[in-house]
Parts: sequence; structure tokens; C-alpha cells
Amino acid sequence: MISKQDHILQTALELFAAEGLAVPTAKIAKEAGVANGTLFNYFPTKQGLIDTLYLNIKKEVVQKFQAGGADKAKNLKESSLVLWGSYIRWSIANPLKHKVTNMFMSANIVSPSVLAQVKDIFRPFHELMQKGIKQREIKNIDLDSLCQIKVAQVGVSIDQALARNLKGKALETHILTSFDIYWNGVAL
Amino acid sequence: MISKQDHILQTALELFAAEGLAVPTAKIAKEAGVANGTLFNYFPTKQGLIDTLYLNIKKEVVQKFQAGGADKAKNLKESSLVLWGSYIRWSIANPLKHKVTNMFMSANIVSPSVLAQVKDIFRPFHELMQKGIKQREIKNIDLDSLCQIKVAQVGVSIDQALARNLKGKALETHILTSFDIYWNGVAL
Amino acid sequence: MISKQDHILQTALELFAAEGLAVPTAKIAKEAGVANGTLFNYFPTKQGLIDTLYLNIKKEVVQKFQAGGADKAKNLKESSLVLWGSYIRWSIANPLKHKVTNMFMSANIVSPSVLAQVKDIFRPFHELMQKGIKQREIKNIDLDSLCQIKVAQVGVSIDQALARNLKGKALETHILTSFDIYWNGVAL
Amino acid sequence: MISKQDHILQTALELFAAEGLAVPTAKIAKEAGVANGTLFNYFPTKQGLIDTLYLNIKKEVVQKFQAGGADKAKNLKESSLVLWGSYIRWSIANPLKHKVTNMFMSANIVSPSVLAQVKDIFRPFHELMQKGIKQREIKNIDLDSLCQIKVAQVGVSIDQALARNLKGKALETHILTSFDIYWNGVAL
DNA sequence: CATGAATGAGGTTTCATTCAT
DNA sequence: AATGAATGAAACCTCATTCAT
Repeated sequence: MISKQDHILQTALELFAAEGLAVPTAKIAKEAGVANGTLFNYFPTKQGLIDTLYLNIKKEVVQKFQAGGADKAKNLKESSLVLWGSYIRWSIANPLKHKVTNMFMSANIVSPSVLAQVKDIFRPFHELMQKGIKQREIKNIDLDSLCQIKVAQVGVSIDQALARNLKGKALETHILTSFDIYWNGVAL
Repeated sequence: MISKQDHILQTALELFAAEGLAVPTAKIAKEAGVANGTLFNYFPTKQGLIDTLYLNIKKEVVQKFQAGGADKAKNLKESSLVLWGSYIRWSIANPLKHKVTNMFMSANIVSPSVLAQVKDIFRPFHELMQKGIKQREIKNIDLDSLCQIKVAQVGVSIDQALARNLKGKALETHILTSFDIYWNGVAL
Repeated sequence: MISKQDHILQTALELFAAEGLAVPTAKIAKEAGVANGTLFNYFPTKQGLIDTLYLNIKKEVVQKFQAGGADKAKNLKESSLVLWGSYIRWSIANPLKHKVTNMFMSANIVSPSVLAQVKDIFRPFHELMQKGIKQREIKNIDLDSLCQIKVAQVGVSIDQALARNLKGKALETHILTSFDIYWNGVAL
Repeated sequence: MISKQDHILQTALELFAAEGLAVPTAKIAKEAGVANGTLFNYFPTKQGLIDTLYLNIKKEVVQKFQAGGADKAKNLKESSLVLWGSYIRWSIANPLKHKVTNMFMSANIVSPSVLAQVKDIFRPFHELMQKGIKQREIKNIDLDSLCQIKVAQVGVSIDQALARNLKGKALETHILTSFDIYWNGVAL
């Protein structure tokens, strides 16, 4: 049984994805089947709801990453591919979450403290990449730049996969192809 | 002498960049040193202001592209590099315009008709790339996907250049380096 | 206990009558003792408020008509007199409602759908007159024209009664006199 | 050659008739082919324009009345018929003026001083009717009430004639018929 | 006289948030 | 905890009127 808080978050997710960040809290509450004021029993403000939604989604992504076993990969390329695949598969399975986190990012709407928290929980994977960089598999690019490039390209790859409704084998091929474009770009 | 309309547009650009798309029209007008209602003598609605701002910026980019001489390049790689450099140099010189057009895009806020107009004025450069694709210099990627990848990566490159405040020679090196990452990704 | 919605409607009625249709919604709200936004919890727009006010008033008139027993009259003259009297008495008792509905009509401000609804609820009385016309008690005038004449004259009669502050027996006499002028005009 | 002032008045007339009293002065000016501010060289305020328009129309009506020769009629019925016909014929020839003066009246928008002026120029015809009343051709109705009744009914008659697009002989018949309804109502 | 850009008060409507029940 | 009516600040936009040219 899904908790009422989670139910509100799920409704908010759907409405943000469908109508943008300007959806009134009243509409979220109504769609979630609770009273206007009830929403504010679970979240102090609309900002709080957005922050929680973002944090929860990112936590979910981290769990996928952890389940992928990237830490057991034998080199940066391999571990990068594992994360690349994990993230794309998760995005295809959760297109709304992918879309809404992107919306949050470009609208610059998530609270700094939450952004810091998220950075924190992704630290292990950052460190993993850091280690790989030191092993000189790739061009002399600093970690942040590499991340940016990776995020930008994985985003493109996801958009394409969603646009073409890729699944199963076709999706796996797409993952490999797009990873190739990324990796060829940054590899030495 | 800058026209009043251009002055309002410039002010809007600065405020959108600094505070997001939610800046009140009243604030734009005040900051521009005109009365609240005056803004609406130049733009029918806030939407109209946004559309005009977007269109003007894109027209400016096209002019830079035309001045770059990409049409005289001998192959796709060369013409791509010319455009790549033009766009990055322009973005570094006009960081607010770069930022705000990106904001407009991810907020999906520009009117469809204006988007169509913009697509139109970029058509020559699209066709240029189309031709290059046919000459088999790059992987079997369709034009739209290629554009997406290019836009994503050029965006990353710009963000990095801005973050590091690159200028002159350092900027030129950065342009070449980032183009390399892009081109190695997509080239055969 | 009068509902808040009815209280707002009553306040609007008084202000429309006193100051015309241009009264700001803010003034209506303030006069009604509620916040600006509260008015819009009860009516979606100012137009909605106007429509509801009009519809409610017309429903009230229909109830008076139904209570008058015009349908039991033995001929058109008699039933006409019943309605004539009912409407004048109601108008004298509710001068603001009379005034404001007239204002709405001449400003052509009520939504078409509401006008249609109102036409509908008056249909039985229309049909009553239709029947009378067929029985050749009056000149060869079509129903709509007859209604127009009647409405125009009953309006005059009401204005006169209000101007002279007629009540009780004097009012009843006035009703008979004015009906006479009307009926002599249209009767064969 | 029509004067610029008259041209603006004519344009205002058409726009008021077509779109209601809320037409912006800017629209009137534009439609009249003059600059926004020019309108205010001819009329001190929008109210002034409305007053002038109303006064001019009423002066025109009085001229028609004077040309009709009602003062040579041998009794009240005859002189009433002359005026009745004059007014209806004028209204059919000038439907916009008829419509707009009615709009002005029901919106209660004409300045009191102008209303007084208009009353003044109609005085001769008032006095004519006054005399007729004393000769006991009609019921014991005071002059103002009689005027109200007449105005109300002549209005209905005009609306019907306009709705049916009556002209020539049919219009003359309609004038006689409607006058009959009126006169039978008030005659002894 | 003619112009039309500029003005800014004022109108309608939205919506995050509160709080008495 | 849940409710939902009430709030009022703030947003966008209109338009009669002015005035420098």
C-alpha cells in the first residue's frame, strides 16, 4: 500500500510532466484525491514538495546504480558502460521521472541544500570515475567536465530512445551505440 | 542609438537570466526605465516579448553562421568545425543570450509559430549538414539525432568555457578540443 | 441564514444598481465583507457572477408567475392580467432586481447560454400566450411582437409606480389602469 | 466635405453600435484615420465625445420633427401620428443613431447638462402634447407618463420594422398599425 | 492643428498558504 | 490527521489622457 505522501508525490510528478512546473498545488491535491490543505500537512511548501520529489527520484537512481555492480568492473570504460546502461534503462522505464528531473534542473528550481545532498549520495560513483581518470584511459579532462559531457550525451540518447520507443534488444543496441559515440569522444 | 524596443528586450534578457522566466513585466519595465504600460506598447503580451527576444537572438546567431563561411568548407568536418567555433565564440561573447535561449527551450515557452520561423532561417545550415551526412563521413546517424548530439555537446563546451572564463588562445584551444570529442564520437 | 454566495450576489445587485455594471469585483468583495479572492471561489469570473445573478432573479420571477395561477385563467386577457400584476408587484417589491435585469438586457451582457436557459424556464408561459393568440382575442400580432409590446409597457408601468412610490390599493389600481392601456392597444 | 469632427463622431457612432460603449478612444481614432491624440483636440474627454454625439443626433431628430408639420395638425391624435411617423422613418433611415441613443439612455451615460439641453430643444413638441391632453382626447394620464408610454412603444415598433426590414408602403402600414396599438391604449 | 509615444491608475484573476473545525 | 473556505499579494494587461515635437 502506497503511503499518502508517496501518492501525492506521484501525482505531482505526473502533473509536472504533463503541464509544467506552474501546476497549482490545488490541482495536485485534487488530482491526488486529498483536500487542498492536506498537501501542506505532508510538505511545508510547494518548494518542499519539489525538493522531496527530486531527492526521492535521485535516491532511486542511486539504488539502480548500486544494483548495477559498476564497482566490480575492471576498468573505467566498463564501469562507465554499466552506469550508462543502468541510467538509460531506468529512464526508459521511468520517463516521467527523467523528464521532470530535467525540468527541475533547467529551471534551477531545486534548493541548494537538496542539490548538495544529492551530490553526496552520488559520491561513490564520482570517486569511481575519479579513479578511472587517474588510470589514463581517457583524455586529460577533469571529472566535472567529463560528467557534464556524459550527462549531456546520455540525455540525448534517452530522448532518442524514447522518441523511437525502443525496447528489449533494440534498446540494448542503442545503449551500446550511444555509449560508443560518448566513449570515442573522450577516450584517448 | 539603441531603440526603446531593443532597450526593453535587453533589460528583459538580463532579468530573465538573473531571475528566471517568472520576472514580472512590471519589473522589466521599471528596470528599463519605462512605465508599466509602455512595455505593452512594444509587445502585445509577455509572450510576445519572449517570442521577439528569442527570434532576435536566433537571427543574430544565423548572421554569425553566415559570416563564418561554413558553406565554403571542403567537407562536413570542416564546415562543422566552423559552425562549432562560431557558436561557441558567440556564446562566450553573449553568455546571457546563450543562457536565456536555453531556458526558453527547456521551459518549452516559445510559441510554435516562432519556433517554425527559427527552423526556417536555419534551414541552409541544416541542408549543409544533410549533404555532409550523405558523403558518409560519419556514422549512420540521422540528421536530427546528429543535431541533438551536437547541440548537447556544444552546450557543455560553452558551459565549461564560461566556467573557466576562457578567452583568446585558450578559448580557441578549448574549441578544438571539445570539437574533437564531438567529432570522434560521431565520425566513422 | 443567507449563504455567502447569496450574500455576494445581493451585494453585487446593490452595487450594480447603484453604480452600473462597471463596479470592480474588488469593490463587490469589499462591500460584501470578504477578501478579493473569495469572490472567485464562488464565481469563476465576473461574467459568471453576472450570469448567476441574472439566472437567479429570473428563476424567482418564474416562481412568482407559477404562484399566480395564470394557467387557470379562463382566457388570454385574464391570464395576461395575472402575469401583468405578478410582475409589477414583484418589481415594486424588488426594484433593484428589476433595474439590474434591465441593465443586463440593454448592455447585452448576459451569456447566450444563460439567456437560452432563461428562455427555457419561461416556456410554459410563452405557450400559454400562444394558445390565447390562436383564440383570436387580439389583433393579428405574432407572439414575439406581442411580448415586446408587453414588456415595454409593463416596464413603463413599473417605472411610474416606482416614481410615485405606489403601494397597496393605489398600486392595484395602477396595475389595472396600465394593463388597460396595454390591452386596449392589442385587443381586437 | 464632412468636417473632421463630424468624421470622428460618425466613426464613434459606428463603433459604439457595433461593439458597445467600451470601445477604446484609440480604436475610434484609428478607425477615423486620425492620430490617437487628435481625437482629444476635438473633444475634451471621451465623455465629451459621447455628449456631443448624443446632442447632435437629438438635434437632427428635432429638425425632422419640425419638418413634419405636427404643429399644423388639427388635434392631438393627428399631431401624434405625424411625430410617430417622423421618428420611425428617421430611425429606419438611421438605425445606428437609433441604436446608440438607446444604448446611451440605458447606460445612463449622458451628462445631466446635455440631457437638460435636449429636453429644452424638444420643449415645443412637449407643449404641443400638453395642449392636446387638456383637450381631453386621451385618458387622464400626465404628460411624462404619456411620453414614456409613447417612447416605449415607438421603440418596439422600430425594432420590429428593422427586424423585418420594412420599407416603402409596408413601412407606412406598419407605422399606422403600431400607432393604432399605441393610440387605442391611451385614447378615451 | 496634428501626432503618437508615454503614462500609470485601475481592472480581473491566480494561487501558495493558513487555520478553524 | 484531514479538511476546504478564506486570504490577499501579486501578476498581466487596458486605456483615457497628456505633451513634446
